[in-house]
Amino acid sequence: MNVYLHKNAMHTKTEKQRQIIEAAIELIAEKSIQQLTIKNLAKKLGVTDGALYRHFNSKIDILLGILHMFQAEARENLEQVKKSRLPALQQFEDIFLYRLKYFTQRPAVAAVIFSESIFQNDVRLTRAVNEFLTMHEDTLRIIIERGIRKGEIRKGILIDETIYITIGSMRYLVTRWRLKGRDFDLYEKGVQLLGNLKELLKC
Amino acid sequence: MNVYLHKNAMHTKTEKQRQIIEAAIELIAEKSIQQLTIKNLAKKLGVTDGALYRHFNSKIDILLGILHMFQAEARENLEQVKKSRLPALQQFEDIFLYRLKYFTQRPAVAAVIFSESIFQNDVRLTRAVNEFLTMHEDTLRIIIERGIRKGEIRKGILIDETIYITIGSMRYLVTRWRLKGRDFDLYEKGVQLLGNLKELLKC
Amino acid sequence: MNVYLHKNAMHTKTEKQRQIIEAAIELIAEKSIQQLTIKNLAKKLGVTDGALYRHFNSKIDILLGILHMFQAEARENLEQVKKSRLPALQQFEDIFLYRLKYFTQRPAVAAVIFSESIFQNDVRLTRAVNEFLTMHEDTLRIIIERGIRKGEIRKGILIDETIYITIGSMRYLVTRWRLKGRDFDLYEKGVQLLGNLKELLKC
Amino acid sequence: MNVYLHKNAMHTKTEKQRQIIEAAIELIAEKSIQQLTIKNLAKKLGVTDGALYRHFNSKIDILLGILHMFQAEARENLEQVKKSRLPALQQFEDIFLYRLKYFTQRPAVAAVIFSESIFQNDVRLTRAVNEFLTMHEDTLRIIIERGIRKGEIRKGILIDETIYITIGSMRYLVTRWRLKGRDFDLYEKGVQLLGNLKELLKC
DNA sequence: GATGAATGAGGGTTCATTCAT
DNA sequence: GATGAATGAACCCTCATTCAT
Repeated sequence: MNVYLHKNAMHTKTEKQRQIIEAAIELIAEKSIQQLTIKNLAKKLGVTDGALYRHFNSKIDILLGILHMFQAEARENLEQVKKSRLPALQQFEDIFLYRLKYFTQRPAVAAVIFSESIFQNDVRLTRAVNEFLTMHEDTLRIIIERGIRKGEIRKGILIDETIYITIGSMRYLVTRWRLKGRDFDLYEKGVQLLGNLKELLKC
Repeated sequence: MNVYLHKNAMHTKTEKQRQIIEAAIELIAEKSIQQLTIKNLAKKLGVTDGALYRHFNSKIDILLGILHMFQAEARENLEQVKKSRLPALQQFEDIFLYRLKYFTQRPAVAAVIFSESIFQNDVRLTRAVNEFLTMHEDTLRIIIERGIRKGEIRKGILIDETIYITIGSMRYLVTRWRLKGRDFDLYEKGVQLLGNLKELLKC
Repeated sequence: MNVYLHKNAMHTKTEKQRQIIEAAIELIAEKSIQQLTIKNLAKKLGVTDGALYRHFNSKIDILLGILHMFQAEARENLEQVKKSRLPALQQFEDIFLYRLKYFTQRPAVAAVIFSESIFQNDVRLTRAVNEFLTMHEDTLRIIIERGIRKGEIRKGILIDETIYITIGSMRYLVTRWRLKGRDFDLYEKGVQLLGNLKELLKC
Repeated sequence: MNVYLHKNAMHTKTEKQRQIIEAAIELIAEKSIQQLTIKNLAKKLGVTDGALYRHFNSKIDILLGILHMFQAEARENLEQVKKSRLPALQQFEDIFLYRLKYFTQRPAVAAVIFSESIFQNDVRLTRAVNEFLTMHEDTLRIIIERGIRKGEIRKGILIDETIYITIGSMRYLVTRWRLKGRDFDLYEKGVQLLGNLKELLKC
């Protein structure tokens, strides 16, 4: 396989690329996204700095790799839930609890998704985060619309605002969890929060 | 005024310190928080790097200066609203709309407040952000409790979760606004969002 | 008094100059000679950096001031001993024990005298240290010569070498004392060392 | 060879590390230890500052590298002399003259060994100098004890004090040589001094 | 006499990236 | 594919010194 092809291809990662991304995620989880340097990453992988550049054109591409991985994984979950045809509020719950469980198991994911301020310098990174969020918003929009039509969600609610409320409250929960050093059970608190949200949204 | 005093005093900033903080805020607004370097800041002020160290002990202290300024300003607003004795939902609106107006006028404030991922390396910065958030949560808690007692807010709502919902949705609105390059009117959207929130919360 | 005169005059120090030198000595004793910066010194004196330059033309002049003070003080002791007409070996003891007592009381003096490596960059400082040492050597030479003539010190000893032996061993004692964090009684050990030296030198 | 290993290994230096240490020693000899800056050192080696950090973690580690080199070299000499089974006073001479010859050839060594006042800020450096001195003291102690037992050195002499006298006088000789700009023949004077010392110590 | 502000040169260090081998 | 070495730009910070007020 041509070396210059696979470095640019979006969704076909080589085994080595996957390893690097995996190591990067671990590094972020153990230390912080600020500690994700080429040097540290190479050390963790047991290779030299230069070696990484055989597999990625730049550090930004590694970060994009992480984001794409998350995105692919989230997309799959969203699609599945959409197809499930369960009641709207149940779908809600499925999406958010899945996400929280994922964050609990892999805190690095949260660290990356919540690093907009660090990504601000690069268009591609900003765009990737944007796409990630938009993807969730779009799915929620479909679910909410359907829920309203089916009488599962109270009328008189503006859809876009409801999206902000749900995503926003979940994000803030995660933010607090991270700032407080993960000293409470994210999933458990999420269940409570979702209960409240559902209470507010239902007819 | 003694030179060694003003560097440590928390809330008594010299004129020069205020100028530096102001320039830092502008710099963040124009470029990004990543571009807030001592060199850039000094250049913006038309002085040399070293000059800044007459007024602040470190770059972190400058960032703390910014945060403390916001905090002082926010605290004042929160206190005023608390004392106002308006209906709970009105107080809600006052707090959030004030905040959004502020962000609109000074986008740098949002940039700083939302930079947790950058601050993560420093305890003092993390603590300052934490205090800022906690301060808002505490005020909201008081308002919500009072609102429930007075029958202005629907019963059966968990207070903590309501706090997460309100703060979270406002934060997400700002996050979206920032990621989309401030291409919509934050205040206007905020009014809509608040309308929805109030609808959900009222009896 | 003309401001430009007193700054250059060698041995007539103003009260303020004496205060500054005193503070510098204290600073060295408390911290280390590396911590003797204009800023630290000014802070200790409760004035601003610039103020010091009213009294000394440069930091080097302050260091020279310290050295001159020591020199004057040592000269007085040496003269007194020389005049005392006590037996040579007794004079020996007087000089060295006086010095050790002085070092014990004012560790900063030792810190300065033993800072040749730091002074190496400046001719005047090197010269001052040189003069300090030469002064001691000259006095010892006179005492030893007299001691040999009077039959108090064994013949067949080369005078210069004896000087090196005595000064050197005392200096090394002080060096060890300093490197070991002053964890033994310098004076007491000095008495022992001198006993041995006298034993070696006497007829 | 792994890049992360060799930076921490104590006594196995890479070729490049040796080159850097060598350049540092030359720099100190030509200028002074105060001129040993990362920038000057890199310039001398014809590389950029950062390049040095591939080979040493910090400037202090470079200094430690120098000290360890000296220490290894001195240890070898001391061991050899100890094993030689020559008369005690001869062993004395061997040690000190070897040292002086070394200093004559490499004045930088003296500059570093006599830089305690500069090292005072760092524990590791202080410790290294301490070890260097202690190593010499320990060897001398063994030699002197043996000399006394064999009747080569006069009885009634306190061993520790004799150590101070010998090391101290040699050090002072070197100090004088350095302060006087190396304007006399260190080795020649050392022979004289040792002659005197031996005269004083022998039975 | 002292202050407050600034300078300018330099300090050690980090980091993404490149490239010959 | 990987290594080892280097680059160059940037980073935060320190310090002796100057000077208008």
